[in-house]
Amino acid sequence: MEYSAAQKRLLDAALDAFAERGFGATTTRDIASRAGRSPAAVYVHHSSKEELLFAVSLMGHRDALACLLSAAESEADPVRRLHTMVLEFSRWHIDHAKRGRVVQYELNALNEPHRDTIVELRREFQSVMVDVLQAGVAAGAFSVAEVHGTGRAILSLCVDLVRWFDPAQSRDPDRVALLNADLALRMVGAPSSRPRRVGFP
Amino acid sequence: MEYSAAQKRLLDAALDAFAERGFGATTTRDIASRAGRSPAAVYVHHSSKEELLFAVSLMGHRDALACLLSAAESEADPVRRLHTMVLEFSRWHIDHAKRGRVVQYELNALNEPHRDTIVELRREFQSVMVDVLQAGVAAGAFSVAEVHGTGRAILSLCVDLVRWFDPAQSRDPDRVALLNADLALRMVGAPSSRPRRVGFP
DNA sequence: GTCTATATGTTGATAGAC
DNA sequence: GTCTATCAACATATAGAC
Repeated sequence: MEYSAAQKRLLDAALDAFAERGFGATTTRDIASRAGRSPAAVYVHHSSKEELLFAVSLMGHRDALACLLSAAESEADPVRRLHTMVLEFSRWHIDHAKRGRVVQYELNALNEPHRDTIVELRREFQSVMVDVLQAGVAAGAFSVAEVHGTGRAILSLCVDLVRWFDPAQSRDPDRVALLNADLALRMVGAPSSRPRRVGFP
Repeated sequence: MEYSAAQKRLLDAALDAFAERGFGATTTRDIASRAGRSPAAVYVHHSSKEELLFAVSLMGHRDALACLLSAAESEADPVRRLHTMVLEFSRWHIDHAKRGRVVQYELNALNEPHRDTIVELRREFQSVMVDVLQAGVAAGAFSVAEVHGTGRAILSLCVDLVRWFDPAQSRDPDRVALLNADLALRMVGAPSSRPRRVGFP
Protein backbone atom coordinates (compact mmCIF):
# COMPACT_ATOMS: atom_id res chain seq x y z
CA MET A 1 0.00 0.00 0.00
CA GLU A 2 1.24 3.43 -1.00
CA TYR A 3 0.64 6.60 0.96
CA SER A 4 0.33 10.16 -0.29
CA ALA A 5 2.51 12.91 1.15
CA ALA A 6 -0.38 14.14 3.29
CA GLN A 7 -1.06 10.63 4.56
CA LYS A 8 2.59 10.11 5.45
CA ARG A 9 2.69 13.39 7.28
CA LEU A 10 -0.27 12.38 9.40
CA LEU A 11 1.23 8.94 10.01
CA ASP A 12 4.45 10.53 11.26
CA ALA A 13 2.46 12.80 13.53
CA ALA A 14 0.45 9.84 14.84
CA LEU A 15 3.64 7.89 15.47
CA ASP A 16 5.10 10.73 17.52
CA ALA A 17 1.93 11.20 19.52
CA PHE A 18 1.33 7.49 20.19
CA ALA A 19 4.96 7.01 21.26
CA GLU A 20 4.89 10.01 23.58
CA ARG A 21 1.52 9.64 25.25
CA GLY A 22 0.22 6.21 24.30
CA PHE A 23 -2.70 5.50 21.99
CA GLY A 24 -5.42 5.99 24.57
CA ALA A 25 -4.13 9.36 25.72
CA THR A 26 -3.60 10.68 22.20
CA THR A 27 -6.31 12.85 20.66
CA THR A 28 -6.97 13.20 16.98
CA ARG A 29 -6.59 16.95 17.51
CA ASP A 30 -3.06 16.36 18.73
CA ILE A 31 -2.24 14.31 15.65
CA ALA A 32 -3.75 16.95 13.39
CA SER A 33 -1.90 19.84 14.99
CA ARG A 34 1.44 17.97 14.91
CA ALA A 35 0.88 17.52 11.18
CA GLY A 36 -0.05 21.17 10.83
CA ARG A 37 -3.61 20.37 9.82
CA SER A 38 -7.12 20.91 11.15
CA PRO A 39 -8.83 18.14 13.12
CA ALA A 40 -11.06 17.36 10.15
CA ALA A 41 -8.12 16.80 7.81
CA VAL A 42 -7.26 13.60 9.65
CA TYR A 43 -10.41 11.94 8.39
CA VAL A 44 -9.85 12.94 4.79
CA HIS A 45 -6.76 10.70 4.72
CA HIS A 46 -7.46 8.06 7.35
CA SER A 47 -10.73 6.49 8.41
CA SER A 48 -10.16 6.49 12.19
CA LYS A 49 -7.65 6.87 15.00
CA GLU A 50 -7.39 3.09 15.29
CA GLU A 51 -6.66 2.76 11.60
CA LEU A 52 -3.78 5.20 12.06
CA LEU A 53 -2.40 3.02 14.83
CA PHE A 54 -2.72 -0.08 12.67
CA ALA A 55 -0.85 1.58 9.80
CA VAL A 56 1.90 2.80 12.12
CA SER A 57 2.18 -0.59 13.84
CA LEU A 58 2.23 -2.53 10.57
CA MET A 59 4.96 -0.38 9.05
CA GLY A 60 6.96 -0.59 12.27
CA HIS A 61 6.75 -4.37 12.44
CA ARG A 62 7.71 -4.75 8.79
CA ASP A 63 10.66 -2.43 9.16
CA ALA A 64 11.93 -4.20 12.29
CA LEU A 65 11.50 -7.62 10.70
CA ALA A 66 13.34 -6.52 7.56
CA CYS A 67 16.20 -5.37 9.77
CA LEU A 68 16.40 -8.72 11.58
CA LEU A 69 16.10 -10.79 8.38
CA SER A 70 18.72 -8.77 6.55
CA ALA A 71 21.13 -9.25 9.46
CA ALA A 72 20.40 -12.97 9.53
CA GLU A 73 21.11 -13.33 5.82
CA SER A 74 24.35 -11.36 5.95
CA GLU A 75 26.32 -14.07 7.73
CA ALA A 76 26.61 -17.83 7.27
CA ASP A 77 28.42 -18.81 10.47
CA PRO A 78 25.90 -19.11 13.35
CA VAL A 79 28.15 -17.27 15.81
CA ARG A 80 28.68 -14.32 13.52
CA ARG A 81 25.08 -14.45 12.39
CA LEU A 82 23.67 -14.24 15.91
CA HIS A 83 26.13 -11.49 16.78
CA THR A 84 25.12 -9.42 13.76
CA MET A 85 21.41 -10.05 14.36
CA VAL A 86 21.55 -8.82 17.94
CA LEU A 87 23.79 -5.90 17.00
CA GLU A 88 21.51 -4.68 14.21
CA PHE A 89 18.26 -5.44 16.00
CA SER A 90 19.47 -3.56 19.07
CA ARG A 91 20.51 -0.61 16.91
CA TRP A 92 17.10 -0.63 15.29
CA HIS A 93 15.39 -0.29 18.68
CA ILE A 94 17.77 2.49 19.67
CA ASP A 95 17.41 4.38 16.39
CA HIS A 96 13.65 3.84 16.11
CA ALA A 97 12.70 3.96 19.76
CA LYS A 98 9.45 5.81 19.08
CA ARG A 99 8.39 3.33 16.42
CA GLY A 100 9.51 0.54 18.73
CA ARG A 101 7.42 1.74 21.64
CA VAL A 102 4.28 1.80 19.54
CA VAL A 103 5.12 -1.61 18.10
CA GLN A 104 5.73 -3.18 21.51
CA TYR A 105 3.30 -1.43 23.82
CA GLU A 106 0.16 -0.63 21.81
CA LEU A 107 -0.74 -4.10 20.59
CA ASN A 108 -3.97 -4.41 22.52
CA ALA A 109 -5.22 -1.01 21.45
CA LEU A 110 -5.77 -2.59 18.02
CA ASN A 111 -9.15 -4.01 17.12
CA GLU A 112 -9.65 -7.73 16.57
CA PRO A 113 -8.83 -8.25 12.88
CA HIS A 114 -5.96 -5.77 12.97
CA ARG A 115 -4.40 -7.37 16.03
CA ASP A 116 -4.57 -10.77 14.37
CA THR A 117 -2.64 -9.47 11.37
CA ILE A 118 0.07 -8.06 13.61
CA VAL A 119 0.31 -11.12 15.87
CA GLU A 120 0.87 -13.23 12.77
CA LEU A 121 3.80 -11.00 11.78
CA ARG A 122 5.27 -11.16 15.26
CA ARG A 123 5.71 -14.92 15.19
CA GLU A 124 8.41 -14.37 12.56
CA PHE A 125 10.77 -12.63 14.98
CA GLN A 126 10.81 -15.58 17.37
CA SER A 127 11.06 -17.99 14.48
CA VAL A 128 14.12 -16.30 12.94
CA MET A 129 15.83 -16.24 16.33
CA VAL A 130 15.10 -19.89 17.08
CA ASP A 131 16.45 -20.86 13.65
CA VAL A 132 19.87 -19.36 14.25
CA LEU A 133 20.07 -20.94 17.71
CA GLN A 134 19.23 -24.36 16.33
CA ALA A 135 21.78 -23.94 13.54
CA GLY A 136 24.41 -23.03 16.12
CA VAL A 137 23.56 -26.02 18.30
CA ALA A 138 23.64 -28.35 15.28
CA ALA A 139 27.05 -26.98 14.31
CA GLY A 140 28.35 -27.51 17.83
CA ALA A 141 28.97 -23.78 18.23
CA PHE A 142 26.26 -23.14 20.85
CA SER A 143 25.33 -24.92 24.05
CA VAL A 144 21.67 -24.13 24.75
CA ALA A 145 19.35 -25.91 27.16
CA GLU A 146 16.14 -24.20 26.04
CA VAL A 147 16.27 -22.93 22.49
CA HIS A 148 12.84 -21.32 22.54
CA GLY A 149 13.26 -19.64 25.91
CA THR A 150 16.77 -18.46 25.17
CA GLY A 151 15.65 -16.99 21.86
CA ARG A 152 12.90 -15.15 23.66
CA ALA A 153 15.37 -13.83 26.22
CA ILE A 154 17.74 -12.52 23.55
CA LEU A 155 14.86 -10.72 21.87
CA SER A 156 13.94 -9.27 25.27
CA LEU A 157 17.39 -7.73 25.52
CA CYS A 158 16.91 -5.92 22.21
CA VAL A 159 13.27 -4.94 22.59
CA ASP A 160 13.60 -3.63 26.12
CA LEU A 161 15.94 -0.93 24.83
CA VAL A 162 12.93 1.14 23.82
CA ARG A 163 11.87 1.28 27.47
CA TRP A 164 15.06 2.53 29.07
CA PHE A 165 17.49 3.82 26.43
CA ASP A 166 17.62 7.61 26.57
CA PRO A 167 19.70 9.33 23.85
CA ALA A 168 19.67 12.52 25.94
CA GLN A 169 21.78 10.73 28.56
CA SER A 170 24.58 10.48 25.99
CA ARG A 171 25.20 6.77 26.15
CA ASP A 172 26.99 5.46 23.10
CA PRO A 173 24.41 3.57 21.00
CA ASP A 174 27.04 1.41 19.31
CA ARG A 175 28.54 0.39 22.60
CA VAL A 176 25.15 -0.60 24.01
CA ALA A 177 24.28 -2.59 20.89
CA LEU A 178 27.67 -4.30 20.90
CA LEU A 179 27.32 -5.22 24.56
CA ASN A 180 23.95 -6.81 23.83
CA ALA A 181 25.48 -8.80 20.97
CA ASP A 182 28.35 -10.02 23.15
CA LEU A 183 25.96 -10.93 25.97
CA ALA A 184 23.83 -12.91 23.52
CA LEU A 185 26.84 -15.01 22.56
CA ARG A 186 27.47 -15.72 26.22
CA MET A 187 23.83 -16.69 26.70
CA VAL A 188 24.12 -19.38 24.03
CA GLY A 189 27.43 -20.63 25.40
CA ALA A 190 29.49 -19.56 22.40
CA PRO A 191 33.15 -20.09 23.32
CA SER A 192 34.43 -16.55 22.71
CA SER A 193 32.58 -13.50 23.88
CA ARG A 194 33.73 -11.49 20.85
CA PRO A 195 33.82 -13.36 17.54
CA ARG A 196 36.94 -13.13 15.41
CA ARG A 197 37.32 -13.70 11.73
CA VAL A 198 38.50 -17.27 11.41
CA GLY A 199 40.11 -18.72 8.29
CA PHE A 200 41.01 -15.28 7.01
CA PRO A 201 44.55 -14.40 5.89
CA MET B 1 0.88 5.83 54.75
CA GLU B 2 -2.06 3.70 55.65
CA TYR B 3 -5.12 3.18 53.48
CA SER B 4 -8.70 2.47 54.50
CA ALA B 5 -10.54 -0.52 53.09
CA ALA B 6 -12.41 1.70 50.66
CA GLN B 7 -9.19 3.34 49.52
CA LYS B 8 -7.52 -0.01 48.97
CA ARG B 9 -10.45 -1.24 46.96
CA LEU B 10 -10.20 1.76 44.66
CA LEU B 11 -6.44 1.36 44.39
CA ASP B 12 -6.87 -2.26 43.33
CA ALA B 13 -9.44 -1.21 40.76
CA ALA B 14 -7.14 1.53 39.48
CA LEU B 15 -4.26 -0.94 39.22
CA ASP B 16 -6.35 -3.33 37.14
CA ALA B 17 -7.59 -0.58 34.86
CA PHE B 18 -4.20 1.09 34.36
CA ALA B 19 -2.55 -2.26 33.62
CA GLU B 20 -5.24 -3.26 31.14
CA ARG B 21 -5.77 -0.04 29.22
CA GLY B 22 -2.99 2.33 30.27
CA PHE B 23 -3.39 5.45 32.37
CA GLY B 24 -4.46 7.72 29.53
CA ALA B 25 -7.18 5.42 28.31
CA THR B 26 -8.57 4.69 31.77
CA THR B 27 -11.59 6.67 32.93
CA THR B 28 -12.40 7.44 36.53
CA ARG B 29 -15.80 5.90 35.85
CA ASP B 30 -14.08 2.64 34.91
CA ILE B 31 -12.12 2.67 38.16
CA ALA B 32 -15.26 3.42 40.15
CA SER B 33 -17.32 0.67 38.55
CA ARG B 34 -14.54 -1.92 39.02
CA ALA B 35 -14.58 -1.02 42.70
CA GLY B 36 -18.39 -1.22 42.76
CA ARG B 37 -18.75 2.47 43.51
CA SER B 38 -20.26 5.53 41.88
CA PRO B 39 -17.99 7.90 39.91
CA ALA B 40 -18.17 10.44 42.71
CA ALA B 41 -16.92 7.98 45.34
CA VAL B 42 -13.46 8.01 43.77
CA TYR B 43 -12.93 11.60 44.83
CA VAL B 44 -14.00 10.99 48.40
CA HIS B 45 -10.96 8.74 48.86
CA HIS B 46 -8.44 10.06 46.36
CA SER B 47 -7.85 13.58 45.13
CA SER B 48 -7.36 12.82 41.43
CA LYS B 49 -6.73 10.14 38.83
CA GLU B 50 -3.04 11.02 38.79
CA GLU B 51 -2.81 10.65 42.54
CA LEU B 52 -4.23 7.14 42.18
CA LEU B 53 -1.51 6.34 39.65
CA PHE B 54 1.17 7.70 41.96
CA ALA B 55 -0.06 5.59 44.87
CA VAL B 56 -0.21 2.46 42.72
CA SER B 57 3.22 3.14 41.22
CA LEU B 58 4.83 3.87 44.57
CA MET B 59 3.50 0.70 46.18
CA GLY B 60 4.55 -1.32 43.15
CA HIS B 61 8.09 0.02 43.19
CA ARG B 62 8.46 -0.55 46.92
CA ASP B 63 7.18 -4.09 46.64
CA ALA B 64 9.49 -4.93 43.73
CA LEU B 65 12.49 -3.38 45.46
CA ALA B 66 11.76 -5.28 48.66
CA CYS B 67 11.71 -8.49 46.63
CA LEU B 68 15.10 -7.74 45.04
CA LEU B 69 16.72 -6.65 48.31
CA SER B 70 15.46 -9.64 50.23
CA ALA B 71 16.86 -11.94 47.54
CA ALA B 72 20.20 -10.10 47.62
CA GLU B 73 20.44 -10.47 51.38
CA SER B 74 19.57 -14.15 51.40
CA GLU B 75 22.89 -15.31 49.95
CA ALA B 76 26.52 -14.39 50.64
CA ASP B 77 28.24 -15.99 47.65
CA PRO B 78 27.98 -13.68 44.61
CA VAL B 79 27.12 -16.53 42.23
CA ARG B 80 24.30 -17.80 44.38
CA ARG B 81 23.24 -14.27 45.23
CA LEU B 82 22.89 -13.21 41.61
CA HIS B 83 21.09 -16.44 40.78
CA THR B 84 18.59 -15.93 43.59
CA MET B 85 18.09 -12.27 42.73
CA VAL B 86 17.24 -12.98 39.11
CA LEU B 87 15.09 -15.96 40.05
CA GLU B 88 13.03 -14.01 42.57
CA PHE B 89 12.89 -10.78 40.60
CA SER B 90 11.71 -12.70 37.54
CA ARG B 91 9.06 -14.45 39.60
CA TRP B 92 7.91 -11.11 40.93
CA HIS B 93 7.34 -9.80 37.41
CA ILE B 94 5.50 -12.97 36.45
CA ASP B 95 3.35 -13.02 39.59
CA HIS B 96 2.69 -9.27 39.61
CA ALA B 97 2.57 -8.60 35.88
CA LYS B 98 -0.24 -6.05 36.22
CA ARG B 99 1.59 -4.13 38.91
CA GLY B 100 4.77 -4.46 36.85
CA ARG B 101 3.22 -3.02 33.72
CA VAL B 102 2.04 0.07 35.55
CA VAL B 103 5.42 0.40 37.26
CA GLN B 104 7.37 0.12 34.00
CA TYR B 105 5.15 1.75 31.41
CA GLU B 106 3.28 4.59 33.11
CA LEU B 107 6.21 6.60 34.47
CA ASN B 108 5.68 9.65 32.29
CA ALA B 109 1.98 9.87 33.06
CA LEU B 110 3.04 11.06 36.53
CA ASN B 111 3.31 14.76 37.23
CA GLU B 112 6.66 16.39 37.95
CA PRO B 113 7.10 16.00 41.72
CA HIS B 114 5.62 12.51 41.73
CA ARG B 115 7.84 11.34 38.89
CA ASP B 116 10.90 12.64 40.72
CA THR B 117 10.02 10.59 43.78
CA ILE B 118 9.68 7.45 41.69
CA VAL B 119 12.82 8.03 39.63
CA GLU B 120 14.75 8.32 42.88
CA LEU B 121 13.45 4.92 43.97
CA ARG B 122 14.32 3.37 40.62
CA ARG B 123 18.03 4.10 40.95
CA GLU B 124 18.11 1.52 43.74
CA PHE B 125 17.37 -1.39 41.43
CA GLN B 126 20.36 -0.66 39.22
CA SER B 127 22.50 0.00 42.26
CA VAL B 128 21.71 -3.33 43.93
CA MET B 129 22.44 -5.17 40.69
CA VAL B 130 25.73 -3.38 40.09
CA ASP B 131 26.79 -4.18 43.66
CA VAL B 132 26.46 -7.92 43.24
CA LEU B 133 28.28 -7.83 39.91
CA GLN B 134 31.17 -5.89 41.40
CA ALA B 135 31.33 -8.28 44.35
CA GLY B 136 31.48 -11.21 41.94
CA VAL B 137 34.22 -9.60 39.87
CA ALA B 138 36.22 -8.79 43.01
CA ALA B 139 35.88 -12.40 44.17
CA GLY B 140 37.07 -13.66 40.79
CA ALA B 141 33.74 -15.43 40.24
CA PHE B 142 32.52 -13.20 37.38
CA SER B 143 34.16 -11.95 34.23
CA VAL B 144 32.36 -8.76 33.22
CA ALA B 145 33.53 -6.14 30.71
CA GLU B 146 30.86 -3.55 31.51
CA VAL B 147 29.39 -3.87 34.97
CA HIS B 148 26.83 -1.11 34.58
CA GLY B 149 25.62 -2.21 31.14
CA THR B 150 25.52 -5.87 32.09
CA GLY B 151 23.52 -5.08 35.21
CA ARG B 152 21.09 -3.12 33.11
CA ALA B 153 20.78 -6.04 30.68
CA ILE B 154 20.05 -8.54 33.44
CA LEU B 155 17.33 -6.26 34.80
CA SER B 156 15.93 -6.03 31.25
CA LEU B 157 15.54 -9.78 31.18
CA CYS B 158 13.43 -9.72 34.34
CA VAL B 159 11.42 -6.57 33.63
CA ASP B 160 10.54 -7.48 30.06
CA LEU B 161 8.59 -10.48 31.37
CA VAL B 162 5.64 -8.18 32.03
CA ARG B 163 5.48 -7.43 28.31
CA TRP B 164 5.37 -10.94 26.89
CA PHE B 165 4.67 -13.50 29.63
CA ASP B 166 1.11 -14.80 29.28
CA PRO B 167 -0.08 -17.14 32.04
CA ALA B 168 -2.96 -18.22 29.78
CA GLN B 169 -0.43 -19.82 27.44
CA SER B 170 0.48 -22.25 30.23
CA ARG B 171 4.21 -21.68 30.34
CA ASP B 172 5.75 -22.83 33.57
CA PRO B 173 6.61 -19.69 35.59
CA ASP B 174 9.33 -21.42 37.60
CA ARG B 175 11.01 -22.71 34.50
CA VAL B 176 11.02 -19.26 32.89
CA ALA B 177 12.41 -17.65 36.03
CA LEU B 178 15.06 -20.35 36.38
CA LEU B 179 16.11 -19.94 32.76
CA ASN B 180 16.54 -16.20 33.32
CA ALA B 181 18.67 -16.88 36.40
CA ASP B 182 20.86 -19.36 34.51
CA LEU B 183 21.22 -16.97 31.58
CA ALA B 184 22.27 -14.18 33.96
CA LEU B 185 25.10 -16.35 35.27
CA ARG B 186 26.25 -16.95 31.71
CA MET B 187 26.10 -13.22 31.00
CA VAL B 188 28.54 -12.53 33.84
CA GLY B 189 30.84 -15.35 32.82
CA ALA B 190 30.21 -17.46 35.89
CA PRO B 191 31.92 -20.82 35.29
CA SER B 192 28.91 -23.11 35.79
CA SER B 193 25.53 -22.36 34.30
CA ARG B 194 23.76 -23.84 37.34
CA PRO B 195 25.33 -23.14 40.71
CA ARG B 196 26.01 -26.03 43.07
CA ARG B 197 26.50 -25.99 46.78
CA VAL B 198 30.24 -26.04 47.25
CA GLY B 199 31.96 -26.99 50.49
CA PHE B 200 28.85 -28.77 51.78
CA PRO B 201 29.00 -32.35 53.05
C1' DG C 1 -8.18 18.89 0.00
C1' DT C 2 -8.55 22.37 3.03
C1' DC C 3 -11.07 24.64 6.32
C1' DT C 4 -14.84 26.23 10.12
C1' DA C 5 -18.63 24.71 12.48
C1' DT C 6 -20.90 21.35 14.81
C1' DA C 7 -23.30 16.91 16.18
C1' DT C 8 -23.09 13.61 19.77
C1' DG C 9 -21.13 11.40 23.36
C1' DT C 10 -17.62 11.17 27.17
C1' DT C 11 -14.33 13.09 30.34
C1' DG C 12 -12.43 14.60 35.12
C1' DA C 13 -14.22 16.58 38.77
C1' DT C 14 -17.91 18.85 41.87
C1' DA C 15 -22.53 20.06 44.30
C1' DG C 16 -25.62 18.83 47.32
C1' DA C 17 -29.37 15.48 48.94
C1' DC C 18 -29.57 11.54 52.15
C1' DG D 1 -19.61 8.09 52.92
C1' DT D 2 -22.77 7.06 49.64
C1' DC D 3 -25.38 8.45 45.96
C1' DT D 4 -27.74 11.16 41.67
C1' DA D 5 -27.29 15.01 38.95
C1' DT D 6 -24.53 18.03 36.71
C1' DC D 7 -20.78 21.24 34.91
C1' DA D 8 -17.42 22.69 31.64
C1' DA D 9 -14.18 20.89 28.80
C1' DC D 10 -12.97 17.80 25.55
C1' DA D 11 -13.45 13.50 22.70
C1' DT D 12 -14.26 11.27 17.83
C1' DA D 13 -16.14 11.98 13.85
C1' DT D 14 -19.04 14.46 10.21
C1' DA D 15 -21.29 18.30 7.26
C1' DG D 16 -20.79 21.47 4.06
C1' DA D 17 -18.65 26.00 2.42
C1' DC D 18 -14.61 27.30 -0.36
